Parts: sequence; structure tokens; C-alpha cells
Amino acid sequence: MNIWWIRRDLRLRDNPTLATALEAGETVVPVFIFDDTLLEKPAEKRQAFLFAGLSSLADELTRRGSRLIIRRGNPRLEIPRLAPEVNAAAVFAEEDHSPYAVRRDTEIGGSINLRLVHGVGIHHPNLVTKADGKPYTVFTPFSKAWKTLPFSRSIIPAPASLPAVPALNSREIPEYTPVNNFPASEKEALRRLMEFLSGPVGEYRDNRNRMDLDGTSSLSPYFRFGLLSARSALIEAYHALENSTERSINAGIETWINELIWREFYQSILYHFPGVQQHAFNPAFRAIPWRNAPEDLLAWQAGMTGYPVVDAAMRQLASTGWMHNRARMITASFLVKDLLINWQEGERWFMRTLIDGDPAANNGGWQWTAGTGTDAAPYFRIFNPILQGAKFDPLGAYVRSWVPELSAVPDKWIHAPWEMPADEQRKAGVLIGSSYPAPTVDHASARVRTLAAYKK
DNA sequence: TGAAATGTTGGGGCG
DNA sequence: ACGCCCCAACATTTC
Repeated sequence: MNIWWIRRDLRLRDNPTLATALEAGETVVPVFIFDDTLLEKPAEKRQAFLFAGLSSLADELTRRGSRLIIRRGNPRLEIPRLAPEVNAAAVFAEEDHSPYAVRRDTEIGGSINLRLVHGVGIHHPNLVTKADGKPYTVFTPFSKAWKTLPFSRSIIPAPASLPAVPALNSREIPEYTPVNNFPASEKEALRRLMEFLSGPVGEYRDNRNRMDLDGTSSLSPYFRFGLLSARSALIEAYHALENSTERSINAGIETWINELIWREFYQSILYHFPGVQQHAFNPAFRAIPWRNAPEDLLAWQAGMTGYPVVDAAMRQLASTGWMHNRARMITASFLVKDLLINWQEGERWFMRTLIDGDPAANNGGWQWTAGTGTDAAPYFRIFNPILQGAKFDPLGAYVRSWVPELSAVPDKWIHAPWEMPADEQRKAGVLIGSSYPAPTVDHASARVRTLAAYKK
């Protein structure tokens, strides 16, 4: 008998961990442990997505003759307790590169036969290295090396049936408020992938930055919990590439594959440099004199900064648990370079609110914006929220859908409403400074302040 | 996967 | 006709 310990691989299709466990013995017990340490962290939306994903996985397992066993507690105790209970020869689990998971698994591996199987990414971080064996810290050479590595082009199908599971205690999935816009099932993940590759990907290169369009794949939560395997997504993307002769479609697919590689890049960074969770990757930026400004942080979190694009994005996040990638860059740049608040505050807030919150990608993204990370944006690259709005939400539709106070504001002022004359404000039914906040900071002077702080 | 400051060019108004 | 200035448009550099 073997255990399949499910952590962030909530899928039956293309799951090398499950496949390995099935090869190893005739009975496989699928187990999920509600980790108290992780449950305590207030990340309600992500947790709801996880619970829904587990519920869907449990159904699929039952349909195939198996059963999901759920326990609760510290996995360092629960897994070593469960293994003898079912007389398990081995516990199979997908390797997780986050520092917390590495510590946990190392400890558990000391007392039981824990077999980690690669599957969270496409290439293991140890395989994508320079000639001297050291990890890449710059994206472009990383991606070049990454692309030359061979990988199996066959997707492991979901098993049609699974071995029965012996009688064991199991908990129920806790009550939760479902996440409307991201139905958490493997079927939905695959549907989204195929729909994206059969149409929108053709416009991806042009539209992916447009906050007012649905130009992205919106697959991040599914990747985050392994409802979709990154490898199967890459294989499908290559299939689409091979089946298409149209330039725009090919360009879109290539661009999207590049985004998959960014995920791998940040997984690799966190794997090789776990210290990035504690401090800036680049030591030169570990002593920036950040502002301690709790009120500004609260205004940012609440979407009340007075900059429409920033506020729209922060409200979208609070309301849906998801944010457009361009909006993530804009809001991050605003927190770090306009408010001069430590990027780690933003990292923490995103981890708390994002459905797709992933330690590697989130840390990588924040350090990129802050200019403190690997291959990061130069510190002097500061987004202007007005220009970003004009460029990537040209009609203001994104702003209007999340900031209803501004819904009647003419296009001319939609990204800088404080410039509206008083009579125009009256006509649009908004009073800047009252029904919608005046800007928290003046962008031009904030920019100068940040350049000075970074220079120090 | 920027934006602002500064430099250059060239057309057109005007004395 | 000519020189001068203005300034938009574009290019380059600087942060």
C-alpha cells in the first residue's frame, strides 16, 4: 500500500506523482492534510478555491472507485502517523520548492519513506543551470537554456479507474464561500486552456496588457494548485503552434510560453535562493529607507489612493481575488515607488488576497517591480499611473467597472479626475476629495523622493 | 515588462 | 528674401 500525499497537485490528468505511486503498488491512498499553519493564515479566497478544488477532486476520485482521505493538523505529525496506519511502503508527493515545504518535507523524509516526484514545474530547477552548474539569475539566458532541454511530449492520461481505499477516518471539507469567477475543477482548467489556445491566444501579444479586455488565459489559480499541469499546458501550446501557420497566432503562443517560463524562472530563484523570502535578492537594496505610513498602506489596500487605475485594480483584487498582470505591476510600482512603502508589505498583502498567490511568482514579481531582485526593473523605472492607465485602459472601461464613483467622468479625465474643473465634477456626479479621494501623493514629487531614497 | 529631461530638426509666422 | 523665434515632433540621454 502507498500514499499519494496531495499538496498542490489537485489533478488526475498528467500527474507524475500519482502515476509513480500507481506503478509502485496496487493500492494508493489519496490523502490531503489541512495544515494548521497554513489554515491560520488569513487567505480566505485562496483557501476557498483550494476547498472547492479538493471537493471536485474528491468527486473524481469517488467516481473512479477511490476516496480522498482528509486529515487536519501538522503534517510533520499527521503523515508519520498515517503511514503506519495504512501500512504504507512509501508516501509519494509532488516536490514543492517553497522554503516552508522544503523544510517540512526534509523533516518528514527523516522518519518515513517520503518519495518526492517532480511535477510542479516543467524542468526541475537543478536541470536549468549554467555550464559551471550555478543557477541562472537573468531571465533571458535562463529561458534559452530552458528551451533546449528535452521533455516528454506525452500527457499522462487521467486513470479511468483507481484502486479502492480501505476504511479510514476522514474529515469533511470545511464550509466556505465559493469563488464565483474561478470554478475550481480540472475540467474547467482544461476548458480554459483549450479555449484560450483556440482563439484569444492569437491576440495575446497585443491584448495581454490591456486591462479592459479579457486577453489573458486566466489560468493562474489552476496552475497554483495543480488543477492543470504546467507541462500539459506547454504540450498543448506546442500542438497549437504546430497546427498554425498564422504569424499573429504563433507570436501569441510564443509570448504565452514565455510567460510559462517566467513561472519556472521564479520557481528556480526561490529554490536556489530561499533567502529572497526574507530580503532583497540584490544586497545593494537591503537598506532602502522605506516610509512607515500605515494610513497610505491602508488606502492602497482599500483602493482609495485617488489614482483611478490603482484603485480599480486594488478593488478588483479585494473583490475577486484576481488582478490583471499589468495591473499588478502598476499597483506594485505605486506602493513601492510612489508611496515608498517596503515591497514586502505588498508581497504580504497579495499573498493574503490572491487566489493564485504563489510564494515564488509573487516574491519574484514584487522584487522585479521594486528593482531589488534578479533581472529586475532598474530602480529608476517608475510607472506613471496616469500614462499606464491611458495606454492600457484607453477608454477607462476598466476603471469605470471597479470605481463606480467615476463612472460618469469623461474619458479626458478618467485617469486624472482631480484635474476636472468644479463644474465638470458636478456634472459627473463626483466631488474629488469627498466622494472620491484626492491623490494620496503627487506622482512627480513622489518620483523624485524615491530616486533619492534608492540612491542612498 | 518606462518616463522625464534634454537635445535636435524643420515648418511656419512674422517683422 | 531673409533671419529670427516658436514649438511641435521626434530622437537621445538620463534617472
